[in-house]
Amino acid sequence: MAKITDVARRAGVSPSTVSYALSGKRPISDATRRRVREAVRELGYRPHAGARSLAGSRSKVLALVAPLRAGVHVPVVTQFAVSVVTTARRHDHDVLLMTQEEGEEGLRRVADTALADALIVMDVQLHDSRLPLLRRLADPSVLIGLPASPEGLTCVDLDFKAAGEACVEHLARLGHRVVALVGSPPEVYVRQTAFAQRVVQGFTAAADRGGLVSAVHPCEPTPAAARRGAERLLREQPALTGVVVHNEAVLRPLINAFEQLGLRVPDDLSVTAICPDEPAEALGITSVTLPSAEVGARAVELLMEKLGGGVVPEATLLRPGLTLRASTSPRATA
Amino acid sequence: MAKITDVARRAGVSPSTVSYALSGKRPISDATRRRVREAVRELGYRPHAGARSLAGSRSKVLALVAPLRAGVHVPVVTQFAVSVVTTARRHDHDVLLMTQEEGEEGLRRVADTALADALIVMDVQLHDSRLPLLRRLADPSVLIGLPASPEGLTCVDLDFKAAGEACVEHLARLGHRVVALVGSPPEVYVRQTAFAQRVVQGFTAAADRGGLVSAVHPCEPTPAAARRGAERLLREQPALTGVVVHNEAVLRPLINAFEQLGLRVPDDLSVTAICPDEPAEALGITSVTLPSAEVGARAVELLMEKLGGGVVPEATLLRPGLTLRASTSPRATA
DNA sequence: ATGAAAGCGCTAACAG
DNA sequence: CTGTTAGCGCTTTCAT
Repeated sequence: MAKITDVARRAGVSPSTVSYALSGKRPISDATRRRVREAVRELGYRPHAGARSLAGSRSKVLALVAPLRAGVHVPVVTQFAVSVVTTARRHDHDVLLMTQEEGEEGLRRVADTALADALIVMDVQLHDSRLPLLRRLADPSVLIGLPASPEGLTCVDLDFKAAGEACVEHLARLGHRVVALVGSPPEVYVRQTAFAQRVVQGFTAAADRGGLVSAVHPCEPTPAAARRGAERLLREQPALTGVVVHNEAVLRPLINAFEQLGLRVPDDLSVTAICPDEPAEALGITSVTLPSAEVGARAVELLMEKLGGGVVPEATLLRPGLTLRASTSPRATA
Repeated sequence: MAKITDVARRAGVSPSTVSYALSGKRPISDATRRRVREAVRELGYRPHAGARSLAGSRSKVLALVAPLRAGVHVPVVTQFAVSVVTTARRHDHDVLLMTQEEGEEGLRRVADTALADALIVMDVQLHDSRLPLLRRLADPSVLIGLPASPEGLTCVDLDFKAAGEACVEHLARLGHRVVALVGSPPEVYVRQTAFAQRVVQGFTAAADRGGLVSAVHPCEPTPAAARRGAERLLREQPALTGVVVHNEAVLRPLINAFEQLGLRVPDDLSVTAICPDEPAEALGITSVTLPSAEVGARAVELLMEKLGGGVVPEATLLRPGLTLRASTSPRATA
């Protein structure tokens, strides 16, 4: 492999000039820049990553910590990872893939060895045990998910509150006056993830604001529970015409249950969901999606900003987008 | 961050002794090794990755090139990636994630900059354009998939021929005498991937060997095609009692079609599939799976062997495992 | 606008 | 068994 001294000799300049010509960190005359570029091309020169990292104390590598726990939606994680890699490359960085499994020790390892110079941590819990470490680490990091106290951190997530609101507002616009939220399965709350609560907040707030009658029903992630939930919904809210489902597992069974109970979707009942795109697409449900690709890109951009010494907001909440499908329609007028 | 000279001073030895005590590359007395370890612990010493890579010409990083093309099964790729990372960590290596998108340029880049010192390339096609480059690269690589000419390369894949055989043999053992293979959709052949052909070979060979009557039916990946395929199967092979499906997309529609045509699975017709685990599990189909985790682990181990100067086989074909589910049963005797 | 030279932190001869 | 020393290839002062 050609090295920087080879390029320098060939271009008739000093190594430092080559370095500066390539990095642009100090003014170089057009003539020499051209000669340097030429020499680089001819020799197929590539700076040695290790040498660069050692001398420049920047590895140009981002570490991505991905979850593999049961319950995480694989396509969403993958789409996110792809977006991170793509965006990182656009900023001339590479991505080191780590599993959650390595835990805090893993974060410390890549930071201390200077393998990476920034971290992206996915699947952050409300009271994540890694938060103190991330706060104290010299390396900048971006978290995906919104913990209870984002102070001193940088977090990106879907605005789940706005997602809850968007669903209700959509139903309200269609003339629905009585709505219900079928919530996340208990384990989501146990896992101390913030988003479930935030959906409830948004749902309730929007309903109150719009003068709608509303109720919230948590639901176990089983078909049987979905069936019972559907029955209970209709019993307790006979005038119900709009439902928001934030529980991917029961989406299909719930729809089935409604239809078995004699309710047509969307004619008698409008249904919207907050879930990944595929299930909603498959079932034709109007839904709000986690924009994984956008979250990934944004995470990288925030990291780049921080690496450049910039200051960024502690929480970046992405606006939800509602995709209209066949499961919602104007309320039938009697 | 503490550096090796700090550790040396504290342990009362020279830097090289610290290095050797840590790498084990030359004999060190128990006493000094202990003192070194102690100093490392006290100072929380971590060798600088860049410095190590520069001086030792080994980055301890593996590059993983993952596909994201339409048509690749995301959970399979993900499971594979996780297994690669986990296994790499066991060998004290890290994994750089790259997208197929970067192409040959990307491979060249990580190799030339010494960012990684070995490559794992997924989704290798029969006549993959990257093969010449991979052959000539100084860095060792392992390919996932079996190209037409594996000479000078190291490839790992499921033994699809054996998978075809395993399905037929399973059906034969259950007493079935007339079998059919519903093959891959045309695009798989167009993509010049070897595995489709190899399944056909195994299927036919095993059927011939066992004296079974057999036929092969390629099938478009649409429900309509599945329906037509089912009808044609029964028309052309009225005595058919065993089916092998190597076409994930039509698995469910095919089963539906059979049942609509009055055939009970498994009572009238035994069905086996070669496909990822989830669909087979969901539909209760006896199946042969691509053991992604095992493939990933094996790929890393082969790479380690090569990095250590060892010689490894050009093609490693993993034995398929048949998972029994409710879709196969002994042939009903008239 | 360019060059000279001093490291960055580690490994691996080379010498005992 | 251990120490001394010379780089690995690049970036970045410090000069001019």
